[in-house]
Amino acid sequence: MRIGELARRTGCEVETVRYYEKEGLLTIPQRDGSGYRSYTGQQLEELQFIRHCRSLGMPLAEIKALLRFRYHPQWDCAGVNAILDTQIARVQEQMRGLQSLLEQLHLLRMECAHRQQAGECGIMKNLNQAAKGEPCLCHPLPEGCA
Amino acid sequence: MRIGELARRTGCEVETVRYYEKEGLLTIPQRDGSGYRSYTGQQLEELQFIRHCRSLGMPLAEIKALLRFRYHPQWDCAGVNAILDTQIARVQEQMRGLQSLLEQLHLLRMECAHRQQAGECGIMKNLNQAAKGEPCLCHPLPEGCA
DNA sequence: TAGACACCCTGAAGTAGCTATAGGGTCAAG
DNA sequence: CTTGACCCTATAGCTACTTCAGGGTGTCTA
Repeated sequence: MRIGELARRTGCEVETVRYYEKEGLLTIPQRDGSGYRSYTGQQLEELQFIRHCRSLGMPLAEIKALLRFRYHPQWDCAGVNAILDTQIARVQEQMRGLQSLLEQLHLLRMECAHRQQAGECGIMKNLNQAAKGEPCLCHPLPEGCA
Repeated sequence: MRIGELARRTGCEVETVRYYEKEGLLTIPQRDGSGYRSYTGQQLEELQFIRHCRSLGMPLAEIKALLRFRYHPQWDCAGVNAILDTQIARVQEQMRGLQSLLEQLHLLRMECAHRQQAGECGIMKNLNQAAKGEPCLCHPLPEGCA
């Protein structure tokens, strides 16, 4: 099959397929008489593997590593587990960051209840206070307010 | 003060300060006899305002908009609220995404309890199954498994 | 007075993972 | 013979920085 059909069947863009090839994730396809890429069912699976891992938020470098385990089923799977653990830790850390961000944003948002001049707006007042290094909602202690 | 001191006092890199200037966030500083940038207390506050907003996860474009409200305190603050609401919605959406990612990753991780060959590893089996379009942990229904 | 060192300058390239654009070739249908 | 869908390569753009190359400035010490 050609690149367009491959893209349709995996739900990813043609450019993305070529990008994965350039990055060494997809095995290089054969070319037909017109120089068009020609893909096999193997390569379709390979691309679906990649897309699936991407949907789990994994970076391309780690997907590349997982692909190597796919090609070498006799390898010890400890490396696979390590990649998963890393990914879980990464996602957990991102969530912690977003959680505290969200709390700060909510607090800040509540400082302004109705339309008024920006100079009187509790949100702007808080942001301007923080800019002066004074205590603010997000960083109540002066020394914590970078 | 020169750029190094400004950077130290705000806890950001010299290159980042120059970058903000190039992007039009920081007002252009005076230059001294040697062509070095010379900053005022006003500009220190401006930079701290920017860094504070960045610590709330806001993109530079929205910080730019907030800075305009800072310079125009008589403007209606509805725009400020809108920026906050957008940011809150963005963070909430990211968290939802990460939450479902985390659940999928945990399920997948539990498929492999002990060291073995990659070919027998429950994680790799699941990923390979997904690659074939078969039901997997993350996308139990075949048609949902892109 | 010479050298060392910290600091400053500009401009360009690199990071992740694509997406988009320019400028062209191939092929089947009407 | 033209239209349209598809394919090709190479390059630039996106965010928010960081890094690097190559060079100038300013002060302190030997």
